[in-house]
Amino acid sequence: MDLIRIYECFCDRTRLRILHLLGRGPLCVCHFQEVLGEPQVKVSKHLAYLRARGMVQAERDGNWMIYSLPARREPELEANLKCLQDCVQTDPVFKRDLQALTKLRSKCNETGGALLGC
Amino acid sequence: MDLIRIYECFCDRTRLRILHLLGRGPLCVCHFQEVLGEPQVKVSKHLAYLRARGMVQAERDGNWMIYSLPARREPELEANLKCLQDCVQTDPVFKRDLQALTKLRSKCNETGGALLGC
DNA sequence: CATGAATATACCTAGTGCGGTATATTGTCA
DNA sequence: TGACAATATACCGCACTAGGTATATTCATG
Repeated sequence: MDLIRIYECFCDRTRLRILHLLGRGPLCVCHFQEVLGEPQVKVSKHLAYLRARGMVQAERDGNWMIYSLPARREPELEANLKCLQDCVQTDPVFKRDLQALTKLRSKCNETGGALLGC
Repeated sequence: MDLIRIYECFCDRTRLRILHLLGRGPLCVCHFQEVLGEPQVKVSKHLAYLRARGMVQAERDGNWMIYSLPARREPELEANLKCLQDCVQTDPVFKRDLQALTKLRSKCNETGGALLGC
């Protein structure tokens, strides 16, 4: 059943943080690296894991791979993503991730680049 | 983090079915066996797994062990249990489980026993 | 106390996940 | 075309999980 796959994707902290961030919009691998403070290979493998299970989409943009939540999401995925966002709201790690993301965005805006592969 | 543990518990079909049934009230091992159609050892091990992670409570009643959702649940657990109930509503397996549970209840009522260790 | 019912646990095996190191791939640009 | 940046993949080792078989535990009852 599909639900199982969703929960398998959800039972790793790094993947939860990735999905949480993707709730704010698409991101490329190097941005995950920076926000999460995790090595490239780890981020990349978790993204591949999520992608293989249909939890995220990827699109190439030059050197960058832009990851995003799938445009059309099954109701189960949508419900669980929403539940996730609710559950992590007060968690310090997830809050810091959002702050780091905001900082990254403003930095990219300064240099004129979009957040996608800046 | 706690959420991870919840999702680890959720990423097995048998455990999902157990948690789903427990949403309707406490049950003993043999009832799970009957409703799920799974061998005792499998049911028992999954219940032990859930119990070790605080997802269910157990209470002895003579020869029977009565399992139930914890009386006081963390908000994360509560939210995810609710999400689970919503997600499985249309799933044939989970629907059949509920039917089997209902049938079991009525059978127990006939023989005068409660559902707990009847 | 012996037996049987309900349940739990010990072991074993096969599969899988995760993290790390090293290396490959893919695209950009001079 | 060659070098470099961003990303992906191949392996490896370790830990954990799931299911099965066999056995242990715990309780009730004669």
